[in-house]
Amino acid sequence: MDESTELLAVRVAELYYEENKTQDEVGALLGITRWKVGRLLTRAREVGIVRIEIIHPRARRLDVERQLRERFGLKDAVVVPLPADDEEVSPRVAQAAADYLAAVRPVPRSLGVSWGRTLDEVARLLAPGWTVGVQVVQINGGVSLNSKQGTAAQTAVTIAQKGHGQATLLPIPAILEQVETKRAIERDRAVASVRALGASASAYLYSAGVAGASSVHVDSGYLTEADVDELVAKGAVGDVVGRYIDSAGEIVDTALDERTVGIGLDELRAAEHAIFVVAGDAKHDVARAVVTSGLCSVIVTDEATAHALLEETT
Amino acid sequence: MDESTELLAVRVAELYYEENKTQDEVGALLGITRWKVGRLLTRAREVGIVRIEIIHPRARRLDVERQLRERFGLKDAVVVPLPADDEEVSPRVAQAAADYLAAVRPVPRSLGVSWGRTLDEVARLLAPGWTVGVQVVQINGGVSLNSKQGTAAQTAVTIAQKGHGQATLLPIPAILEQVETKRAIERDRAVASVRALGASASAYLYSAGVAGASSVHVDSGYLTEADVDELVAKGAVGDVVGRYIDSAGEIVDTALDERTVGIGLDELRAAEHAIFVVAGDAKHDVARAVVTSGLCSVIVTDEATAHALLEETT
DNA sequence: GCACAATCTGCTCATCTGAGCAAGCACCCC
DNA sequence: GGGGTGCTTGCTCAGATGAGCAGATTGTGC
Repeated sequence: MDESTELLAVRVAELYYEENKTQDEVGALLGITRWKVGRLLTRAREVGIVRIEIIHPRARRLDVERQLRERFGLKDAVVVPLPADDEEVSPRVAQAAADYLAAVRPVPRSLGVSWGRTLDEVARLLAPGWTVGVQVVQINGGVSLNSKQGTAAQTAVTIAQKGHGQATLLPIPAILEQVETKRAIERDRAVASVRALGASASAYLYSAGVAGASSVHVDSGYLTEADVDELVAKGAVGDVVGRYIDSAGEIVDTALDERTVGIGLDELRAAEHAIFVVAGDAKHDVARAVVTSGLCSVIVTDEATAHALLEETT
Repeated sequence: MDESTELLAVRVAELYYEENKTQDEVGALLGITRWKVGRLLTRAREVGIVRIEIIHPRARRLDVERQLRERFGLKDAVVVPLPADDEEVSPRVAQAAADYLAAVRPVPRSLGVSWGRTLDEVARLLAPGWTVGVQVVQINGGVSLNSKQGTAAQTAVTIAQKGHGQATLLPIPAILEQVETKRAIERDRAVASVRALGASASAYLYSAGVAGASSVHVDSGYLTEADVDELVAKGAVGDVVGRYIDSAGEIVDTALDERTVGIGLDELRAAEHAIFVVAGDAKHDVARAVVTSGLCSVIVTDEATAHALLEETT
């Protein structure tokens, strides 16, 4: 578009968008036909002279969502625009996840949830009465070795309460020290029934952790920093429902995995609704692993993460 | 607009503006009628959920312009949006003034110009061939006591050259030391004819200076800092074509004014096209004086100045 | 509980707008 | 100069849209 056309386009855009004149009037005013006015407006929008923005905390990036769906064969994707303030990213994503959950159709009768800071936020932001009579099941062992004890349970309970339903907890350690102990525990009737309930949930909601010193597993004492370093050395990018995966979405350390209580990755992969919530730049790698390996059917994330996933040169 | 309506509006806006669906389609998708969709869009625009911006260096603020015209009874007003960079303000305003000048109809046969940094910029940015055969006349005495000598002439000459016309200069001091000298000079045939030419110009283009130590008059030696301080004490807010005025647009110091060479303020007030160019926060006060006292019929300025003028609680 | 006002809703209709098309035009290569 | 080739222009026409209206709904004060 050359200089003078551009100037004309600006003039046209002003009269049309700011003065609310019709294309006809603008044309008459500037001595051009209304078709030319229409075309100039189209170009002005394309070129970026005219920018139309939707400014709202709950706004989404539908174009990016479509790309994600197509690229990774997802059932759905929710992408929230990046707020000006970094601090705002995770609340926005959590809010979006809460909104999404409340809008899932058919309404999930039972919901399998993992736990963590992200999910906790989702639970907090969920609208009271988001559904009626939901059965919430914890799908992986909860933290119980340290002070934050109870957060895992809290998340599930909050989601259940707000959905006028009830929560079924899995109040056992996330990772056990001996494979035998784990097997023994899983044979326990109570535990087994919770596992069964979890396995048959009509939807799953979970997040992912980054493999690093700040991992909840280190924080809560299940793993040492050295353990995590080793996992990273073996290619771990993060954990999903307590299980560490590499960039291909494969279990990194089968021995460790054998000691981990909770739903298996294959069960997630087979699920109808596996809603994955991730926010923040640190989680780009895990997010990519999850998405490319088909661990989720729905992703809820922020724009930066979405772009990181799409920029892949695959 | 309550929470849920707002959310709906966002959803509607996204589908309509980002996904380019028709209002009908959006309605079908969200289970509402197309009229409701239309109304939600209107509201979303009003409330600011949807913002339509025109991003271009030559863009203008037509709504503000209208307010200025109505409020001060101006024939016309040009307001440019504030660029992100403060440095950019005066070039933008100058560009707008140049554009405006080139577009004035009927085309001015003779143009009276003052001088200064602003006008110099306008001259530089004026498009070559902006008109044909214009007669440019300097309307107030030029700087001639210091190194910047010649800028005043330069401005007029540039404007004339680019308009394929010729410039008539007023190569005498802006302010003389004795009233008698001033009177004598004005009686000079050559000078008188220039003054007459200036008085009969079909349009005027000028700016204003701020009364302060940084004034061109101090800079060029016509006045001392003490002189200016005294003027300020008497209520001066700035100068227009070399004449210091107070906030009411009245001459502050008649004795000084008597020694000032050039067009009189009343001649400006009576002019058909008196185009006043001002940019920058420092000039809000002078701008207000000029505009409220009817010294100009057209103002070209930046958004901040325009708002300052309008915010007046009059 | 009732009447009134204010708002909201779905509608008709006139107007506005974009898709698609054929003619017009500039540019380019021979 | 001739004959493409690709872009621009003005047009038709169908579909999209907003103004204005009457009935429905909600809220409010008595």
